[in-house]
Amino acid sequence: MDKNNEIAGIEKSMIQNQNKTVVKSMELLNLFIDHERLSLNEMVELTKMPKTSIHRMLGSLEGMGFLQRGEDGKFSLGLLFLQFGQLVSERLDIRQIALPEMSALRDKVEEAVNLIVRDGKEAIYIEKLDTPHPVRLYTKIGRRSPLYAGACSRIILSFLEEKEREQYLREVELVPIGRGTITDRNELRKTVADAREKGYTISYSELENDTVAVAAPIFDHMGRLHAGISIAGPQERFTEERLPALIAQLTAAAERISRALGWRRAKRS
Amino acid sequence: MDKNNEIAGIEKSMIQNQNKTVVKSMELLNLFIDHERLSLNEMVELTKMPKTSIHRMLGSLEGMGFLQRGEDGKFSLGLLFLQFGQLVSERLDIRQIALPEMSALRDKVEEAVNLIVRDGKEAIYIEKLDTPHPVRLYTKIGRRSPLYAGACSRIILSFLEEKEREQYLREVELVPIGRGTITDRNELRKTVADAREKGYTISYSELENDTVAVAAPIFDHMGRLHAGISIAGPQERFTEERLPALIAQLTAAAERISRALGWRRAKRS
DNA sequence: CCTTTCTGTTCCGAATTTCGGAACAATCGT
DNA sequence: ACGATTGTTCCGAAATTCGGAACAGAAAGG
Repeated sequence: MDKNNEIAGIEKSMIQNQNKTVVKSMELLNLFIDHERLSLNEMVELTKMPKTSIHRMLGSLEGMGFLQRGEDGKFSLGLLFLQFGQLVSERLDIRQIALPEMSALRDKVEEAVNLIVRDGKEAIYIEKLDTPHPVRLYTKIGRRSPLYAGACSRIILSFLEEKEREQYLREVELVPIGRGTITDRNELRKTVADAREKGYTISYSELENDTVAVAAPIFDHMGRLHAGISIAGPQERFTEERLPALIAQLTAAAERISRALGWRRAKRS
Repeated sequence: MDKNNEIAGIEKSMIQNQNKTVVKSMELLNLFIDHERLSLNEMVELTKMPKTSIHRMLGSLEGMGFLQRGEDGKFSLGLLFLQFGQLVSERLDIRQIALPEMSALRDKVEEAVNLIVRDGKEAIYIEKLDTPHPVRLYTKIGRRSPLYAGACSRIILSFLEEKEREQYLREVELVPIGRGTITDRNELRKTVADAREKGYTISYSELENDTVAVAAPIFDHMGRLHAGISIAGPQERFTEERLPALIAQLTAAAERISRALGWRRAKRS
């Protein structure tokens, strides 16, 4: 159902210090992003690690509550994640501040509205309001996408500090995800520059086919990028004539949220 | 704001095999239940572990995404928990099934409705619908309470398999949490027996003062206890005259959910 | 009913890791 | 400029993990 699986993987390189066991344990946990339930031997096959090691680690992970084992012996993610997930969610104050604006925006444009923050080289959805028509679906909060793909991600990339942005643009590997994913480094550069200038960006089928998204940046009181907000929906509803209005309302909402965070003036690069 | 902190702690005893490092790391993570942000030295003080060890573990935890460090050097829970929390939440099919019934019930009685499952010796809230009046508050999903306290918890305890139930009743240590928490083993036994007989249980100020809750069990297709559902609210609104109606509607909803899970008949103990 | 196969668990010596005190570096506050 | 506090690195001793192999238990198959 989802095309972006391995995306959540953690960069193995660049890290020195680390407790090897803990990292390997993480590898096990990550398996559960794509697999709901796994047996010991399934994990052995997937990871190629020795059975004994996995067996030992599973013991730990279960003891800590990260995993739990069903009566058939298979493992699944533990309820502990509910608790911590909730904690993290509560502590993201940006969400509380942005929610009213997002809600108003959703009602005005009748399209899905997303709130995104950066997490390393990825963007992560921290709130999502769906269009009211379909059943209110607890969609992919927590979903990740690389910074180069999708309007929401790109707006974050575009307003990163120059140094970081340049390094990313130089080093990133552009893997296609949707039909419209930008895979040419120069094109990406141009789009990013355009986004910085205009204060918004548009994506066509970059993450999901036939889906269009418009995104704008949110700044904090230091004038730094804090989050991104986007409107997304099916291509048919995002016509040429409608776009200008959508963009106006989106950027207005983004500015109001920024101001609520203590932001003052547009910062000239 | 909350009185039950350390409750989420994991039983250190009874576990042999375990990777010591991983478990210690868990101790660090658990600090973040009560503390939003912590510096290295604060953790040293709280845990009494040697600074070097903590430093090393923090490196690992950060690398894995469990923790992230702000620009001031302090650590906080990583956004990774959002992703896994969401995954767990999505995969709890009981929630999807129960939600419509819970929503209907909430609208009928206009009180908060909770859905609870068991996790070891604790109960954990997996869904919560608040009464519509106050702002819809993203309350304590993921919150835990011991099985002996509160209607929701007790209903789960009451319908556990006899052997397990007896062992729990024998061994549990009854620590008071709210003004009405049952701390007498015999009284608890009586209340539990009563709950089994009647199919519901009521609590007065057991977890939170001046709060009343009524709870009923939900069974799966094997006739085993699968979850608990409760109505909770301030004492003033739970009058003697109103209770019978509340109980009737609650148990009816619980039965409908049980049937949706494939449950057939009442099981005579 | 016995055999085969597949899964999960235990054992144990060799080897890698962690452990943690102490020294060092980097900030901060005064 | 100085002391105090916090974060980081070093290193030998000690404890843990590692993983092959053997074992146990259940399910599948004849």
